[in-house]
Amino acid sequence: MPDLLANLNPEQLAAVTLPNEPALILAGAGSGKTRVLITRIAWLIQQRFATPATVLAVTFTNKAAREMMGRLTALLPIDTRGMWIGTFHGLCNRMLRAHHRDAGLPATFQILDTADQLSAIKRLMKGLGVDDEKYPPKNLQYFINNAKEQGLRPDQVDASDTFNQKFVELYRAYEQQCQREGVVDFPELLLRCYELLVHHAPLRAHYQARFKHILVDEFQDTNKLQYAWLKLLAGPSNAIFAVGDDDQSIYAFRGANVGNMRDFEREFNVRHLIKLEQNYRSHGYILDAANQLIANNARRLGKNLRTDAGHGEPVRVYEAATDTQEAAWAVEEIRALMNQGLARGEIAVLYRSNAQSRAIEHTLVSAGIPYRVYGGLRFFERQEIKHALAYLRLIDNGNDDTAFARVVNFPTRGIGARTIEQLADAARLYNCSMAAAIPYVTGKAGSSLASFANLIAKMRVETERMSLPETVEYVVRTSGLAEFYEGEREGQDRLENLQELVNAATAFVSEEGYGLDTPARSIPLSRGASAAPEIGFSPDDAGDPATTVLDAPGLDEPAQNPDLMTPLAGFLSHASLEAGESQAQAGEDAVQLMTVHAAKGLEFTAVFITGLEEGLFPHENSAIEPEGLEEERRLMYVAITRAKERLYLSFAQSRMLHGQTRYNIRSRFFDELPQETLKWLTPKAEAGARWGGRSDNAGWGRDWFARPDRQQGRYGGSYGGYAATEGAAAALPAFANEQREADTGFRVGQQVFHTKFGEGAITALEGSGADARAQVRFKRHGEKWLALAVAKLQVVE
DNA sequence: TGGGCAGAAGTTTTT
DNA sequence: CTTCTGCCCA
Repeated sequence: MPDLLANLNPEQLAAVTLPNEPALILAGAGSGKTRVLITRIAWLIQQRFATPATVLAVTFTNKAAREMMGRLTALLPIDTRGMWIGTFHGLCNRMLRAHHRDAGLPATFQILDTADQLSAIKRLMKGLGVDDEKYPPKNLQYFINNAKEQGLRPDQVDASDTFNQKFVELYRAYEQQCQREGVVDFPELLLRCYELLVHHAPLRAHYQARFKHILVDEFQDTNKLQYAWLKLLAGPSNAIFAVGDDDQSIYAFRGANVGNMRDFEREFNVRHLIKLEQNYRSHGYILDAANQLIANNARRLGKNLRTDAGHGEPVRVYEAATDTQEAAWAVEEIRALMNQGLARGEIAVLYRSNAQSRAIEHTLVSAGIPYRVYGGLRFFERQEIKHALAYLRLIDNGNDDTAFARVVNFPTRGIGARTIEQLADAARLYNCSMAAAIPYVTGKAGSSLASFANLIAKMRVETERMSLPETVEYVVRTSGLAEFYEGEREGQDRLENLQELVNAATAFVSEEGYGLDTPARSIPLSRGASAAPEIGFSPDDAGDPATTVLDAPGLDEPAQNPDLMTPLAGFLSHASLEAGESQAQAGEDAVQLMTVHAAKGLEFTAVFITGLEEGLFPHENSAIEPEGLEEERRLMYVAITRAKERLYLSFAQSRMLHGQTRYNIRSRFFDELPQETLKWLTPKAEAGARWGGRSDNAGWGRDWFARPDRQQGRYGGSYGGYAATEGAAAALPAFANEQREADTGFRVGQQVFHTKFGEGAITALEGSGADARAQVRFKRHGEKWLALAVAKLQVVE
């Protein structure tokens, strides 16, 4: 029996061996968080406190789920088939597939990814004749997803103003459309699953009886709905073991609610709060920097990282004249590090926003250094892949209009916009899917539509007994996609990707344990039957609730076996829920370029944090959020704690952005770091002497400014008082007198609408032209300063 | 039906 | 400056 507990430090040991009661593990960066989570599961099972079937472990990314699964099976010989380890969305999908009838969904419901959802919304709005200038589809998408993440259906959303009323009305219509088409978007997966458990007491009781041990990774990233779902599963008696770090909460902008940690502590009456503060990653100075920086944040649960490693090297700071020069310097340093024997893959260049990668990429290319940029187009998001998947979806579910609209005329088969419009009208008239409305379209248009319908029908018949990979290959060929790309000049890559899709199907079938010959659209009998003793681990299993539920009366069939998913449905879910790796670039051993967000969870021997300038990092836009600056600081904290041995911080006096040269001052974060850990490679200029005092009001984003002699900027500076000295700064004339009283079209007291913050009233105006700003008191978001050139306020009649 | 062009917009991102 | 979107024309 392996000694799971060897080499754990006292805090880790305490966490791993806690009794089965609610627990919150505050795990600092590099403190062995994942290890604790995995060892905890293994220990529970080894000690017979749990069987694999009574454990539910949830993560945010597929990557994390895979890692957990992999490391767990390496620790203990567990049959993972019966385990519920996955992402929130993956687990909810699994549950909804199993109980689709109770959830009010067809067995073949399809999942819309973000892009699919947007096109569904556009189609809806077009059909209803809604002005998409006044109601931008993207805003409606945000509105819908936001509502769902708050657990709100259309009739529960506050619709006090006319704008919201329209959105609510569209939300309702969107839901009807999705329901008719048998499609489900990402937040819907969670909300449906949540409602399923709320409304079906036997199901709820079943899962509550089953999942005695609920473990949550990255708890600080959960949103309200996810937390509610967890609470429901936990019920009155199950324990949640939550692991997270409030200091690494960097996803508030997409709904993450750090407050869940406090709520959890309170609502579950958490008695076990364990802090993992021993850091195994970074040298001392780097941790000192991180600790002191994050101490500037107010609402923290409180935590300080420590290390047994020595101070290590100081944090190197570099001030460049321009972004180009910053890149040149960084690449020189990288070269030096490589010469010292450091692997390229151990070097990362981090930045706040993607646009910043360009300058560094350029320099790396000319230096001939292989690099890899994270982010970008991913496998299942490629055009040709989405097309192929659309055919597969249509075979599975003919009502899926999103899939239908995507490929009805791709490859082109003489079905133009006119015809599609006719069809859409008919579909609306008869309240049916586009496919079902085909017989109602007459004439030539009708016959070309009919032949498309025949094509799909033929595919459906001929793939009846095919395995999943065969089906995919067949569809790629029969749809005409392969032929189309063969004829394209640059279709070679796309053809290869389509072949890769067939390979992905093969891999999926084998990894998921389907028989290679299992027909893609039939329920895998072998799986259904053999999966019954889901645990197969110890003699105790006989009494396990997971086993008994299969025969439990009162539950809807064929739901009980959670794995009752056809290979095709499984594969389509997989394609939607896991977009795949972003395109691999350059060689294996390449310098790593990514945003700070993308770097979370990773570590490198040497890290460059670039573009540390006011307006960029912290980003100007975060000034409008009440807690924006604190999140930026947490982001900086995440960035710093990626470094193991060497950390570089750099900024540039001027930077090309959006075709304009911007002049920024160095980030305030420099002033929040312990100065004794910093080693300035360029002379340190005193911020005060150099730039004049800094205003500390709400609109701190204005601390940077565009060069007035160019004056094209939306942000043209009208602030005087900057003491010009050297270089770029010398180009700054005093500019304060130029302020004119140009009419902004707004007045104090006016009611306005902002797409993100909703309704509010103007309480003050200042500046003019491109620089004009308004202070608005929003009903729900408090007072904010908004740049009129940016904010696009609409006057409410 | 598709290409060409003008105009807009441009933090962060997973599912 | 670049990238994407939507529109118009041949």
